[in-house]
This record gives sequence, structure tokens and C-alpha cells, in this order.
Amino acid sequence: MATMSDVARLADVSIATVSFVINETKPVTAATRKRVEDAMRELGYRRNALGRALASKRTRILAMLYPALQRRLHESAVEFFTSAAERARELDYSLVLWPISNDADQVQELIGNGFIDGVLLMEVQRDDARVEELTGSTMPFSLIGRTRDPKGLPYVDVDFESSLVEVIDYLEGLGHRKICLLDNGSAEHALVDYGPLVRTRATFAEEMERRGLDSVHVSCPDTPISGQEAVDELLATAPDTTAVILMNDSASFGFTTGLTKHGITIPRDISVVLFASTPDVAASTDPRLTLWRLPSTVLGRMGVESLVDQLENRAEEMTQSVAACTFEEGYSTGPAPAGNP
Amino acid sequence: MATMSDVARLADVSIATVSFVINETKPVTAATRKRVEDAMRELGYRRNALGRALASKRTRILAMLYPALQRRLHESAVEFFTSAAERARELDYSLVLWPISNDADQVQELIGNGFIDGVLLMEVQRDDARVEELTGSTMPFSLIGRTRDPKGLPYVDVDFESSLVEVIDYLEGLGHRKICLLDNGSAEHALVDYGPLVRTRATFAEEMERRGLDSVHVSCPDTPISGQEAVDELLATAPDTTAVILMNDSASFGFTTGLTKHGITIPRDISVVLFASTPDVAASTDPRLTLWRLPSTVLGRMGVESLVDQLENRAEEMTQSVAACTFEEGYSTGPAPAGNP
DNA sequence: CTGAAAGCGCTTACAG
DNA sequence: CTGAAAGCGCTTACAG
Repeated sequence: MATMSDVARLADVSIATVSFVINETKPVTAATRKRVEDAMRELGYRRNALGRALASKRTRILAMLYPALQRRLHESAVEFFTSAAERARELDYSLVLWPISNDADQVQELIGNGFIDGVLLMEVQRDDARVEELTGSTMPFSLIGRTRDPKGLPYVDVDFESSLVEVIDYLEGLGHRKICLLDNGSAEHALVDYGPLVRTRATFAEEMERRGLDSVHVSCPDTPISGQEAVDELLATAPDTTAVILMNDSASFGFTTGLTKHGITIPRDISVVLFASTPDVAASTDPRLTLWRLPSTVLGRMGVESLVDQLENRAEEMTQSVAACTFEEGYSTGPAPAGNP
Repeated sequence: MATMSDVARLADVSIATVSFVINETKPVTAATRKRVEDAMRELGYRRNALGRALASKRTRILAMLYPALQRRLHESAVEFFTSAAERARELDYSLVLWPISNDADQVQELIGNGFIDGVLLMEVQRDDARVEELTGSTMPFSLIGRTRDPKGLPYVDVDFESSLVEVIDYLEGLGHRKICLLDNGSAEHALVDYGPLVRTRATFAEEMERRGLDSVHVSCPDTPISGQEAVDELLATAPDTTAVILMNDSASFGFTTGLTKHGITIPRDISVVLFASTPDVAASTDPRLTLWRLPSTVLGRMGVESLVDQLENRAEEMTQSVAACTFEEGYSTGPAPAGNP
């Protein structure tokens, strides 16, 4: 690999001048620039990121911290990561996924080693040891999701609240007055007091109450079979429900087939909305589900921007922003059946 | 952050000595060592990885290349990544997931920038532009999976062949003589001439023939609904099939519920084996499927070892190794029903 | 507009 | 066993 000195020698300039050309950091005459560029081309020069990083004290590498506890990365997480990486690239950074366990030690180590400029934290929990570790350090970071008390912390998050209000609005507009929220009650989530779930449940209860609508709440683990079983529970406890808001990806297929098995037709007898999910989940059932889609792509980009703002001291204030889910109509929703209460 | 000079000054030694202590690269008297260690502790010293990398010409960072075309990372991919990262850690390397598109340019860039020591390639395709790019460079790499002609390329791969033979053995032992392979016929896979599929199909055809068994082949897209539809196809074309080898994760739930819907009981009427998959997929149906599990953890570790072998010149020869799937009994397999041909 | 030189934080022959 | 010094490949004041 050719180095900057090689280029400088061939172009008959100083290495400083080569640097100025590469970084466009100082004016250089057209003639000099051309000599340098020719030399670079001839040598197939690529600037060594390590040397640059050591000298400039910036690696331009951003780490997305991936909590090892997840078994798989869902479409939304991948979208998030991909769009964040893309945005980083546009801003001349590299975003990589750094696999560390959730414990604070490894975060420490990552911070200390000097390889990364900033951290993007996924799947932030309401009480998150990593956040505390980061807060106590000088490492810039942004959260995806937020802790219980995010005051002073830069984050981007899904606006579950306003999104859910939209869903209820939509269903009420279709005449539904008894609506069930079917969410993910797996043990894992219960343990960590999962933010999205907590906030969605709270909004659901409040908003239904406020509108004088009849609310039903069912939780089940995130497996197809559990979805089927949830149908039984729903029919046993609230058979006159006319709309269901599904916030449990893995249960959704089982839930819809379960309804079918009971002779219940979607959307004629019951409307089903898939909430805070992705198109591939919506498309996995018959009929395709009406969806409020997670704004993963937007969040990924915003997360990176928030981080880079900090790195380049452009941030006037801490960025705390939210993005709502977007509506994608499917074939699973329609007017409430007549004759129901 | 304290630097090595700070430590040296406080311990009243040269920075070389500090380096010797940290790296255990030269003998140091116990007394000197203690002074250095105390100083490090007092200053909270952490060695800067950038400086080390520049001086030693080794970053000790390994990149796992993630092809952007995937929409989600399945459990096996996550397991793979996690176990590889763990093994890397044990060997004092960091493994990160580097998101780049599959095109050769970005591979070039990654190679040129000097940030990484080696590359692990996931989801290798039979004809893979990234592999060609890597082959033409000096960057060490190992493949997970293999190309059409892997001669001279270091790889670790799943032994689909011997694993499938085991499955057939198992089913034949249970008295099954008419067996169906239900695999993933989605357009995506067809396009790229997907290795695992190609090899499994070939082995299936050969091995069934060799044993004089009756083979059926059905392909369907990787969605639950397609799995349901595959049942219809199977019953229409080969209703006397008594065992099915499923190699299509997303279709498996739909397939089993489809059977049930037709009044067919697993495993009384038909045995179902889930092939080259993961426990969470096996557990998502009722009954839980008998599984040949992908050896993701083993492969992840082997992949890293193969790469590190190259980096440390320990490799006598190119490592090419395979690992077979492992058997995990479920409740979906049993003796072939009597009275069938 | 261009260059000589210091310095980023380490490792590693080379001496002693 | 320990140290002085060169060097890894860059960036960036400082001069001119």
C-alpha cells in the first residue's frame, strides 16, 4: 500500500500538501492539485484510516451496540441498522455493529480502547446499565428508545403514543366501540419493564377511557401458537369485540388463523390492525394486515444525525426526537359489523 | 485519558518498559512490574488501540461482512455472529459486523482503509463478487459457506450432505418409504443459485434413489401462507407421502397448521422433520418439530479460528472444514403409518 | 499557496 | 532487565 509520503515524493510536494488536497482543507493551485491527484491515481493510493485517526483524534467510526440478549434481529432492527449505516456513510462516518453483552464492563472497555467516536444504543431499556456507564464517560452517544427518565439524554424514539391514538381514531371512525389490545406478554419483556409495551398499554387505557370506548386487554407470548390460544381467551372473555390491535409480531399469524378456525372472518366480523411492526409481518397473514409501520428508517437516520451533531459540536441543544408509525392499508380492517353493541 | 507516557513518568520507567509489562513481551523484574501496575491502576490507564495498531500494524479487528440484501437476521445468523464474536474475544480480537452492500467497490474501500485485519464473509453465494475482490487483495479472509468452486479458499460450511443422509436414515429406520422434501423456492434464492438449496436437493435425489425410496419434491416461497398452500400441493400430487423434510423456516408453521386443517395428525399420519434450522422455529409449531439444527455456534468459532490462523501464520494449510447439523428430537416424528404402500 | 516539523500513542529493534 | 530512539501514517499549527 502506498503511503502519503510515496505520493508526495512522486508529485514532488510535501506530505502536508498531499493532505491539503485530500482533505480540501487548504487552498492548493490547480497545477499542484493535478500533480498530486495524478500521483495518487498512479500509486493507487488510499488514505490509511489509522494514521488519520491517530493524528486527528477522530476515527470516524460509530458503534451501534447490539444487546446480546436478542435471539434474532427483526426486520425493523435490520432496517434501522441499515439506514443508520447509510446515513453515517453520507456523513463520511462508518457505522458498525459492535456485539457486546449488556454489562457495563464491556461498555467500559469499548469506550477506553479509542477505536470509536460515538455510540448508538439500540433496544434501550427503561433501566439500562449501559446508559449509566456512558453518561459517566466522555463518549458521545445517542439512544434509540429511551430510559425511564431520559432528561438530558439525547434520544430518538418511536412515538407510540400518537401512533396508537391514530389507530384508535381510525377504528372508531369505522364504528368500532369495543377494541382489544393484544400485546406481547412474554416473560422476557415483563422482566425488563419494556418501554414500548408500558407506554402503549398506558396510552391505550387512557385513550379508550377518554373516548368512552370499551377496552379489552390480552397478552400472550410471542409465538404463533400463543396467538392461536389468544383467540380462545378473547372469545371467552369478550366475544363482542369488533377490532383488535395486534402488537405481537410472532403471534399474529397464529391469531389470524385462530380466528378463521372459529369461523370468524376478517374484516367482516372483526377488524385487525398490526401495530408498530413491519410489512413482511403484515404480509404473512391472510388477509394482509392493515399496518402502522415502525419508522425504522427515519429513526436510523435521525439517530446518526443526533450523534454526529454532538461530535461536530453543531448541537445547540440535546436532540430528543420522536417519529410516529406510518399507516399502510391492508385488507384486514373495515366497518364494525352492524348489530353489535 | 492517561497515556503510556503518563504511566511511565509516574512509575519512573521508560515507556518501553510499560509496554513490556502490558504485553508481557519481555521479562521485567517483579518490583518494576509492580510500580508500573500501580501507576496504571492509579491513572486508570487503558491502552489506546489506535496507537497500538499503528505501531504494530495490526488492529486486531475482524469484520464480518453482512450482505445488505437480507431483510432480517435469523436466529442462526445471530448465533453465528455472537459465537464468532465470543471466540474472537477469547483470542484477543474484536469482531464487528460491517454493513456493506454486496458490490465490490465497498469491499475495496474496506480493504484499503486499514481499519481491519481480516474478513469473515457470511452468506457466501455460489458466485460471489466479494470473494473475487478479496482473492485479488492481500486481506486475509474466511468464508462461511462456499462458492461454486472453493478450491484454495478457506471456508467453513454446513455439511448439508451428511446431515441430510442422517435424516433419511432416521426416517427410513422408522419405516418411511415415501418422503417429501419441502424447500424454499422463493424467487430470491432461485436467482442466486443458492448453495445450501442446490446441494440439499442434489443429495436428496441421489440418496433416495440409491436406497430405492420414493421421493417427492415440493418448493414454496418462505411465508406461512405458502406453507399452507404447499399442503394442498402435496396432497394433490402425492397423498401417500408419510414423511416430510422441511427446509423452509417461514413456511413451517403454515405447513403444520395446513396438515391439521386437513385432519392429518402429526406424527400419527405423517412425520415432519425440520432440517437445517433452529430451535425457536422448531418450537413454533404444535407439536414441536424434530430438528436437525444448524451448527451455527460451531461454525462461528471455526470461522474465526480459521481467520486468526491465517493472521498469525499458524496455518500450515488452508482450512476447509464442515460441520454437520445436530439432532434434536421433537414430537413430530414416529413410525410410518401401517397400511401405506 | 507550500513546506518543515512536531506530535498523535503506541511497538520494537538495538544497545547496554 | 531497562532505556533511548526510530517509526507506524497521518494532521495541523507555524512560518514563509
